[in-house]
Amino acid sequence: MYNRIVDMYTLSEENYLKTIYRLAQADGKITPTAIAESLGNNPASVVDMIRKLSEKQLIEYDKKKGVKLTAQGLKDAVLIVRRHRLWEVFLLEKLGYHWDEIHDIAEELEHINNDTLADRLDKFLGFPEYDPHGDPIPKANGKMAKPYSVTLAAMKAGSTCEVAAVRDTSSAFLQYLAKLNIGIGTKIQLIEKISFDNSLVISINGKEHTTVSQKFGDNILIE
Amino acid sequence: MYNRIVDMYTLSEENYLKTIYRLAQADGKITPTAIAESLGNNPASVVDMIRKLSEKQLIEYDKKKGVKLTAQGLKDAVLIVRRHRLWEVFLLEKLGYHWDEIHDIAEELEHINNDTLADRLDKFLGFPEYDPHGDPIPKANGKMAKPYSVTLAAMKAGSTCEVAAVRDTSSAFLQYLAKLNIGIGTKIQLIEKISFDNSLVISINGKEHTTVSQKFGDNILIE
DNA sequence: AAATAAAATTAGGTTTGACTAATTTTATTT
DNA sequence: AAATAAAATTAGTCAAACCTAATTTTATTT
Repeated sequence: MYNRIVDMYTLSEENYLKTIYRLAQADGKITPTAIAESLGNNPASVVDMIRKLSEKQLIEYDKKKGVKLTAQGLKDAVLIVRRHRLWEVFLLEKLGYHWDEIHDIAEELEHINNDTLADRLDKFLGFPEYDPHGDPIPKANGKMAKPYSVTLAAMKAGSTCEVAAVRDTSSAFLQYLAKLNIGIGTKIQLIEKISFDNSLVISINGKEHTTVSQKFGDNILIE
Repeated sequence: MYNRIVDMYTLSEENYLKTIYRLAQADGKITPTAIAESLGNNPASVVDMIRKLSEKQLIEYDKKKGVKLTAQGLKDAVLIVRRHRLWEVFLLEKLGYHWDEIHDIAEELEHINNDTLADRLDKFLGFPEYDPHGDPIPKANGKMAKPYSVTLAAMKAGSTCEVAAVRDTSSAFLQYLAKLNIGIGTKIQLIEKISFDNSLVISINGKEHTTVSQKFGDNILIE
């Protein structure tokens, strides 16, 4: 029963863990370059930190297989993600922020650690399952609902869906969505796919017909 | 209307500002040594930071007069204190922490900045006037109620008072208070002052007769 | 396979904010 | 006033986490 005390990690270490975790959700191989791009750091700096985290047994690095979180690293990364998503719920529901403002603040709040803080916050918020962007919130034991994975762009023309989550959480994208009156739970019908560039003609909540890009459709997750 | 963006300060800078502010409430002259002791740093390090903060015009240092916050430094220090005390209210009232657990967590939360975060939190908490230790919470404009300043030890024997605040916020002191059933608002009657060592015989909420030290009495503020 | 491009790594440098040790200044005793 | 003690300061060092530039390794083209 020897859980590592996450408080012992530096801000940078936590950010690396979180980034590696996030990259692991998506692609296959996690390379130093990918981490560097994701963090906005120089690859040389990433190599340094890979060495450091490897020594701490939080990751394993093999040139062939790329970077992988160890069991301990995964546990700690998930805890950081848990804190991030819980704070996002707090900021939106309790403090009245809009969903395009909460990410950056949660990036700071997620690093605050204390034995019981996340659990108390979780309870205070009523044990939410998903954060305001539709991402599942890990439970205290590390378990979490499966993330949504089907995109709007992958739907076939004619069918209708409900927005479950967004992949991109940048304020640029979220503000665009707000302008289109799209949020979590919004019903969207895919009217037509333009074969030329995969643009999507959609109907939002049964109203306006709007055309959006493939990139847009790739960043909307549906259920 | 050019308010400095406090986000631009490092963690260390903020901690120095806050410490200098706190020392300014108490004593007269603020020396490098006093700051060093308060922060647990080496005086040599403090001298470095005094230079840095002076260059940024947040403090003024004169060997004769010691360290003084400038108008800008004071404003920023008060904002940090505001955030600290608001988070303490949140942790106690919303998350159910005890008053001996909240200080350290608030020490971390206070550094998180965002244009509207403190104000939203303030509103969410119902614009509290005092934090759980009885310290006044600065308003958004920097104004705050006058801190309590009369100590239990300064009362004359026979008189009764109500606990308004505590000076020492260490968990050692706060846990001792909890054991004695003393909290903010508790009624205390000073039965007798022992002239030998200034110990105080008190009656708590009209019940037990207990003897406490002068140091104890110095750290209880009454109204 | 050789040439080229991309990725990874090494070597060395920078900044922040600490430190220790030595020195200078200021204050307090005798 | 001289001696001593305390405080302040300077000088130089260190670790963390970043950087650039150069080199090596790996992958991709031709």
